[in-house]
Amino acid sequence: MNKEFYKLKSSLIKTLANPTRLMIVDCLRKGEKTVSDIVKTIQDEQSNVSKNLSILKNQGIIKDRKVGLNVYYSLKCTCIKEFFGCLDVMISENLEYQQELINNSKKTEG
Amino acid sequence: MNKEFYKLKSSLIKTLANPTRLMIVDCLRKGEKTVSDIVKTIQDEQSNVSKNLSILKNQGIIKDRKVGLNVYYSLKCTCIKEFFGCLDVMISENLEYQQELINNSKKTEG
DNA sequence: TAACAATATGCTAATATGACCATATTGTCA
DNA sequence: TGACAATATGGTCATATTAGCATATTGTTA
Repeated sequence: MNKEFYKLKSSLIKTLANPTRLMIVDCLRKGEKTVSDIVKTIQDEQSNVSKNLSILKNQGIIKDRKVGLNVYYSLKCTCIKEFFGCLDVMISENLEYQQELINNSKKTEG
Repeated sequence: MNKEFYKLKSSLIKTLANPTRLMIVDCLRKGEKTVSDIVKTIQDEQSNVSKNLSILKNQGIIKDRKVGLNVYYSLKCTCIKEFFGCLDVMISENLEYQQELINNSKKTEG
């Protein structure tokens, strides 16, 4: 197995493994937005949003476009939908699993 | 936006943002495997593999089954395919993008 | 050019993560 | 039960990541 390839892949995933960046990406799924739009939507510090935008951009996940004072950001890749689709399935299955664990422990308690 | 939800989501993604764990998941896509099978395939320390298997299991990404001395691990979620599909698209697009950057810098150099 | 608005960057301390090694646990079989 | 094989866990140190703050940069308009 080619470890370098997996390192590359994991660094891409790492970029998405951050709540602020996930919120940004989710926000951009609705279309192109300026930095201040995003700041308002996700209610975070401007400097934080800006920093995380540049991290996402460096990983090639989003792109930008300057118009006067504003910078418009948008998703580069539409397949992000499938990415999140799988995550949502995993999360809901995981919740069911944890629910089962709770139920089973209740059974053995009594 | 519900920050707690994004934290949950990012912790799930974080679990996959590690080369060793990615190798394990990829290895398990071919079917159920014992710990020592995985150790051989990905050529890592047994203790590392074991630890990362338990991290994947705790996040509900894989499941296990004990048979005598052996523990068989397998993927819980088949949608992982879509997850990786999107990543692969992003990686190849990113490579193209970086290639462009290199080409453009060559143009302006001359 | 001064004042302002939008965005980006540098620094820092707290926290999280990783690999590695030694060792523990669990199960089998003679 | 003792020896062994498969797997899991604990401790540790180096490194990575994060948010928050202050400040810098860039662009506009009067």
